[in-house]
Amino acid sequence: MKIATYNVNSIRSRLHIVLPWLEKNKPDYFCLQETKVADDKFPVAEFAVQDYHVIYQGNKQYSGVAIASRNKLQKVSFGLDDQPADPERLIVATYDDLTIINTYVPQGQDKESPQYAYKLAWFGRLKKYLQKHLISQNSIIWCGDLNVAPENIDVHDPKRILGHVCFNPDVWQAYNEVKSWGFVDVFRLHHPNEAGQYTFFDYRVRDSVERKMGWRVDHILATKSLAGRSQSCNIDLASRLREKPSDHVIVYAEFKG
DNA sequence: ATGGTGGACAATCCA
Repeated sequence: MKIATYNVNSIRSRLHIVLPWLEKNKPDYFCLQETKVADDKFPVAEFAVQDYHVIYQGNKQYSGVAIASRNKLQKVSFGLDDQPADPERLIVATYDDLTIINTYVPQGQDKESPQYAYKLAWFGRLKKYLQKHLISQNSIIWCGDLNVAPENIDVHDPKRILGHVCFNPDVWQAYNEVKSWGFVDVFRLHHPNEAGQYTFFDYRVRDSVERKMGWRVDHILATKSLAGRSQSCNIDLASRLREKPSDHVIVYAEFKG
């Protein structure tokens, strides 16, 4: 089983990257974030040509999540239980014995903004959702743009970046609270202590890829039993070097069975 | 120390 995650920063502007990647790599599941498209304009047909069925929830300007898959979908829901519903940030989908939680975690703007408090609370709401609806002994993936770089080795300049909404003790605690429900960071499992492996390079930083000024904020986590079946997890830096790239890159993992 | 770019949409918001 192969799964990938990609913050596309507009699906309609990234089809030239997504479609060839699907054709070449044939993932079973492809999770997208920041699709930036209303549901009635989602490019369903372009995925169908490659035999991918797609589920999605979005709005015309911000956020939006989707999962493309070739497998039969058993069950799908969008958003957390409580209000505001925030449906365009979370898909929970079940395919056979696998459940995928695809999230676009709120970025948080800056530490003084209400959006940052909302972000921290959002992790707490997600943990409550897990406790209510899912069982950590099952095969579950949590992936997406989690807007957290978990450790010093996940950013290029930890001293300078410390205090950013994606890199500080509060956000680490909020993230780790969810992770401690039963998730393993599959990338770190296969690349322990390996620095300089990033999934996001800001458009606004000149030559950020060449200068390795990145962040590892896009993740694939798996429950323990499933992580035990993982064979690899890698970052496809080439997806940031294409023409008109997203500022994020594709992360993908393979599992036995 | 500020602003840089790119996406949505069509004046700004978001990252």
